[in-house]
Amino acid sequence: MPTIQDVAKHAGVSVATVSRVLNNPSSVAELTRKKVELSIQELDYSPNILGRNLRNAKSRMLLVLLPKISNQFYLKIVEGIEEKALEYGYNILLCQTHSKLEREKVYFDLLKNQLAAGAITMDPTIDRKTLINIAKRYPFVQCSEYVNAKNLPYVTIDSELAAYQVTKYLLKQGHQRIGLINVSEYFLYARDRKKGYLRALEEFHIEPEEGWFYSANDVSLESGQQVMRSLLNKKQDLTAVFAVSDMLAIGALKELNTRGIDVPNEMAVVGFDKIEFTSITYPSLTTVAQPMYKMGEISVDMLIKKIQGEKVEDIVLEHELIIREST
Amino acid sequence: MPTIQDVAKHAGVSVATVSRVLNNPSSVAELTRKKVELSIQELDYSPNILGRNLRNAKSRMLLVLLPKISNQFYLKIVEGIEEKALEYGYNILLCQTHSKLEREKVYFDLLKNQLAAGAITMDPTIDRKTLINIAKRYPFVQCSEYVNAKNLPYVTIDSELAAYQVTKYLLKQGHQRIGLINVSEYFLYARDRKKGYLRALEEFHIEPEEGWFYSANDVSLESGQQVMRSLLNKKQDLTAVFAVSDMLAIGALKELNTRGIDVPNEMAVVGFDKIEFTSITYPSLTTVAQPMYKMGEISVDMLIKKIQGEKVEDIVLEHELIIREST
DNA sequence: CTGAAAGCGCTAACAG
DNA sequence: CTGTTAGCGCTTTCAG
Repeated sequence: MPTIQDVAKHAGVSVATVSRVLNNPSSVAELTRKKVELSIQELDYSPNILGRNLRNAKSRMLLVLLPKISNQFYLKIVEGIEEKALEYGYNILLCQTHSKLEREKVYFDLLKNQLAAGAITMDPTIDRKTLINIAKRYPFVQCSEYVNAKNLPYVTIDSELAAYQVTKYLLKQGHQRIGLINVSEYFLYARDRKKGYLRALEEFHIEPEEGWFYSANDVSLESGQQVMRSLLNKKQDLTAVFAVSDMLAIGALKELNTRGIDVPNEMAVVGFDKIEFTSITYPSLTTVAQPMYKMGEISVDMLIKKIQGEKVEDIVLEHELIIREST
Repeated sequence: MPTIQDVAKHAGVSVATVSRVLNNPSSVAELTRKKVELSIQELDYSPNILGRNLRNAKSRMLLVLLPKISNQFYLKIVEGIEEKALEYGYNILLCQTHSKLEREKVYFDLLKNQLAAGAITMDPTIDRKTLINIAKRYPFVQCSEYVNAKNLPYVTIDSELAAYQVTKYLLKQGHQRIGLINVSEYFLYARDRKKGYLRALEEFHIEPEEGWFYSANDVSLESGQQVMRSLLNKKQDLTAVFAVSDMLAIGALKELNTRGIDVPNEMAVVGFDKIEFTSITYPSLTTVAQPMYKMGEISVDMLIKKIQGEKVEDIVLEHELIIREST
């Protein structure tokens, strides 16, 4: 790689002039500029981002931290983020944390080192205190899953309410014994959705039994299938299940289909998120639509504001119950 | 962020010593080391990657360039890449190129600027000549889709053969009129799979008609559905279709289900890749399994070798025909 | 309008 | 074993 020095020498000017041509062309005489531009072309020079960022202490990259891209839920969010980021002239870097602290730390270091101008996280694993500290110094926004604290802005939906509504819908359909396929209650959305589910049951004076609760190891088709398997083996006479994620619901559906259990007549199933594949399952899946794309766009808006030093408010977006064939 | 200077001052040593503690601890006296480590802790210092890379001209990041994460095909590859990279002590950065040159260039710049030690690309858009030039200077490996040239190592499967086999399988099942749902023939795999399809037809003395060929705008469920729609509207009396990607096949399946067309009796469908969702479609999808995870692992092996200056050979992996209910 | 020079944070050669 | 110092590639005063 040629450096700015090489270009300067080749064009017979100083490095400062080359730098000016790069960053503020109008401050350089027409003739000099042409000369420099020609040299840049001939040498196929492109500025070294490290040197530049080191000096400027800023970059045009945004970090996007998510647990795993295998969860379709993040797809549309990332699309929204990318589109919006591009509008602002930023590029994004996708980072899988696997909800593991060590991995997350590597990416936070990128942020600390000015390799990225800011970060959007969809699943903060790091402890609350450290997170607050990081957010104090670096532009930082939470999307979907979040930690509630001052100065840690987030965009999300009302999970508790959505879960309440979807459970109530099942109850109104006449279901009396409704299972819950959840994930680790380490996650806020898991706790919230469980709360909503319980609130609906309570309203209908139904006391949930212990055998109604299931927890998946992770958010994947396979885990969904596995949970449904153990659920069926327990013979709890459930007539419906509410899975807190479409991935789990689709996995569950697969197990039901394999066993020849009729959905929705023998077992109704609802999911959460409205990922694309929910429309092609058999039967198509009733679910709660999250405004994923919009969430992505908004998190970028918020992040850019943060970068520019403005204040940003938390945002809670609307969800929507999508009723289809599985109920 | 505290710098190495701050740590040095705080510990009462020189920056060189701090640097040594960081990079070669055994070369520092026990006592001095402890002192420095304490200061590092107290100041919550972590080295600036930019400064380090700028100096070292190397990093521990690998770039992974793919068109879009929404194509499930890349999922398992990325998993394989990530697992293996971690073994070698590298982290990965996911970059979506959308098969667009401008975006790809941004990421190649990261490579040029030593922000990453090397790159794996799954879809080179850049022109052949430039690519060869880049590969001359920077560690670079192709996975799945590739450009055939010296010094541009790749790992892939034999697409032509796989397509030939799957088409032959359909022919043996008695299908006489088999449609092809392809993507732009700009892509090598599109050309290869078409070739294989044509070779099988020829072997059975079947002359394909013009109305048998369809091209999707991109690789997505929606495009698959759209193509199937126009295919059905054309009334070509096809009894089977071969889609060059599972995403397209699943989209096609959706359209068939919507119209109440019986699969496989009225229309057989085969896909390509064996992404996870092919097992939960209705009916489950016949497809060609690619060893995605392994491809990911191998590309990292190759890349690390490249980084270490060793020679690497191209690799063609085995595929497998997975027969399920859609045929 | 242009050049000289300092310095961003770090590592490595060189002295001691 | 430790400190001094040059320099990675770049931008930005400060002079001219």
